[in-house]
Amino acid sequence: MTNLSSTYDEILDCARSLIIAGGYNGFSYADIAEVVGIRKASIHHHFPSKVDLVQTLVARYRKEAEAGMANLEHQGSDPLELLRFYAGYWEACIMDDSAPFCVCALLASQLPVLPEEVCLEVRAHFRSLSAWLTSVLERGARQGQLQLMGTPHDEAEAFMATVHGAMLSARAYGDPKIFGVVTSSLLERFSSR
Amino acid sequence: MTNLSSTYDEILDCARSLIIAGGYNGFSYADIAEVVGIRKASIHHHFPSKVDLVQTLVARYRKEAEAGMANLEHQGSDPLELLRFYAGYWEACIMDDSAPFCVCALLASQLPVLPEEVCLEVRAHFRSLSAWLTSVLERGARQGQLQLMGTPHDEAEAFMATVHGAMLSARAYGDPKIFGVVTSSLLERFSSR
DNA sequence: GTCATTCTACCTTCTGGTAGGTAGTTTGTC
DNA sequence: GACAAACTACCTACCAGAAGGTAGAATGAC
Repeated sequence: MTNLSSTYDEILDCARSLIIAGGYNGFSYADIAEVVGIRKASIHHHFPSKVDLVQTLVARYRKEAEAGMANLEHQGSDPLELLRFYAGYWEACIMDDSAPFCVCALLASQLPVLPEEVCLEVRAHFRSLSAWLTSVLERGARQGQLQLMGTPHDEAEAFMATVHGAMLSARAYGDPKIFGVVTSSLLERFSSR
Repeated sequence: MTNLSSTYDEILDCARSLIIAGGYNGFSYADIAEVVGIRKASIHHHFPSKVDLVQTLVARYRKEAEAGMANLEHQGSDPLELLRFYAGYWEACIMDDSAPFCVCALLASQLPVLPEEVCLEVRAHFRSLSAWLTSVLERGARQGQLQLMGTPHDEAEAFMATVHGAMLSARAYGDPKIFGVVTSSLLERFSSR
C-alpha cells in the first residue's frame, strides 16, 4: 500500500499531459497504453474506469497545489512576492512546455460534459485557489503593500481569472510570451509604487 | 446558394451549443442528429466531415463577432462605453445561459488536439478581438478617458484574458454572477474617476 | 427530368470495459 | 524452512456500442 508501483504514477502523469493537451474527451486508454508501454487492459487494473483515473489525477493535482500554497505561506514572503512567485511558477511551466495549462482550468472549460465526481474536484480547486489568493491580497492590503480597488475576494477572483485567461491566450496565439505580458501587467497594477 | 436551407443553419446552431458545452471532442454527429431531428447521414450532405462543420461554424462566429465590433464602432460610443457594452453582452449571454462561453475561447483551450483548419480560425478570432480592444483602449487613452498602465496592446491582451478567465470561473463555480464581479472590477480600474 | 434533400443500410475504427489466465511475490501456518 | 493461499501486475482475447463516414435508393419541389 505504501509501495505504489511506478506504473501507477506513470499512468497518472501521462493522463495529466494528455488532459492538458485536449481535456477529458481528448484522450483514451489506448493513448495512455501506447505512451506507458503497457496494454490497455492493464490500465483498468490500476484504475477500473476512466472516471476513477481522472478523479484520482485531479485529487492529486489539487493536493499538490494546496501543499504548494501552504509551503509558500510558511516561507513568510511578503504578499507581492507570493503573487509574483505564483505567476512566475506558471510562466516557467508554460515557457518550457512542461505543463502549459492548469489541469483544473482546462477541465473547468468542459464542466458540462464532465462526470460529477470530476466536476466536484475541479470546483474544489477553484475554491481553494481563490481562498488562498484572497488571504494573500487581504494581507497585502492590510500591510499597505498592495493597492486594491475592490474587496480582497473580488480582486482575488479577478486575479485568478486573468491568469487563466493568460494561459488561454498563450495557447491560442501559440506564443508562451503572451502569458508573461499579461501577468506582469496584472502584477504591476497591484504594486503601490 | 443565396437560399440556404434552414436545416443547414439548425445544424450549425446545434453544433455551436454542443461545442460551447464540451468542445470539439465533446459532441458527435449522432448528438446533432438527435437534436435537429434528422439522420446522421443527412448531416454529411451539408457538412461532408466534422472538420468542415466546425470550420464553417467558427468562420461564421468570427464573422458575426467582427460585424458586431464594427457595428459598435460606428455607433460612435465612447471607449469606456464600448468596453462596458462588450462585457455586458457576455454577461447577458452567461446569465440567461444562451451562450455561456465564447466558442473560440473554448476551442482554444483544446488547440493541441484541434484540426489545423479550425486552429487557424480560432487564432484569427483572438487576433481580431485583440486588435479591436487595442484600438478602443488606444483611443480611450488618447482622449484621457481611460487610465492605462501599459501599452494599449498589452492592456488589451490583459482585458481579453480577464474576460475569458471570468467565463471560466463562472462555469467552474456554477455561478453566472461571478462573471459580473470580475468584469466590473476590471472596468472600474480603467475609469479615471 | 433534374436536382437538392433526406433516407436506409452499411463499413471501419475506436471507445471504455470485461473475462479469464499466468508469472511472480507475500503472507500465514505448521 | 516448507508449502499452500492470496495477492499483484500484467497479459490475450474478447464485447457492445459509439465514432465518423460512404453508397445508393426514395422523396419532393421546380
